Amino acid sequence: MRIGELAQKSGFSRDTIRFYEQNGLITSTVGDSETNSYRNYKNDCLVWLKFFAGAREAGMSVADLRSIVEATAESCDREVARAVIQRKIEELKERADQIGNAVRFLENTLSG
Amino acid sequence: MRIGELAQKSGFSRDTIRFYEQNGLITSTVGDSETNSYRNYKNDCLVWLKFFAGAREAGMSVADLRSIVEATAESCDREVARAVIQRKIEELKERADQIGNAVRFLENTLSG
DNA sequence: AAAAACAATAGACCATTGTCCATGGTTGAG
DNA sequence: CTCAACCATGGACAATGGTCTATTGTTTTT
Repeated sequence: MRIGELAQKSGFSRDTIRFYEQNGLITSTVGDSETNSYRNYKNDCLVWLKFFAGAREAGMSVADLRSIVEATAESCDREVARAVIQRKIEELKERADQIGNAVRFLENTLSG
Repeated sequence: MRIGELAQKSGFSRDTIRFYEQNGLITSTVGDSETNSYRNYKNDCLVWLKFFAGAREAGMSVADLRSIVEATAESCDREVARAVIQRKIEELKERADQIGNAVRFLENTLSG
């Protein structure tokens, strides 16, 4: 699909999609048209983008996402990949703990 | 206490403390010395800073923190304050949900 | 054919969240 | 007294995550 369709389906702007692509979060290929240089995005990209939307809200950085994308690439050693992903999961859980603390603190200001 | 002590006790750098102060997260008073203009921070500041440390890790912005600080001020209407804090709690819970989703996604890439 | 919508690329621009530096004055230890 | 450590203020600088604009070319619609 082309960038416009991907934008519409993912909810990200074209600019943001290009920004993510520049940062290695997704990849596209140049179509085989002789007349234009429009890029082609696979459904894969859409899947990733949907994950990115939630992941960004969860507080993950673009660099985090990149390392995840790279880890899940075929070329990446399975052991290394597992370690990277595990690390990210732990970071997320730590953040969840901090959220729990913050919520308790705020609830206290309400009742206290 | 002076900024150095506050920095040491809170774990934030002097610069960050000044930055937070400029952004209305904490306040200090000018001491009553005739010879210097050193600022004085109350224990209150330390309590806030300790909360900020976790809250920032939880993904709250400085603007978020500011609205919380303002809401808990004496001068703020209790009803308004409650609404602000409730809102922040909900945002945190949403973020926690997103974290849950991201964790599940990542765990899937490990097992799947 | 002409206009509207879409695309690629590159670079400028913006807010956020700090950090670092320069300057100049103060305090405390030795 | 002097030197190190501290403080205040202000401004520069940097990374992150986008967004906007300009330019140029393509496709689609009318």
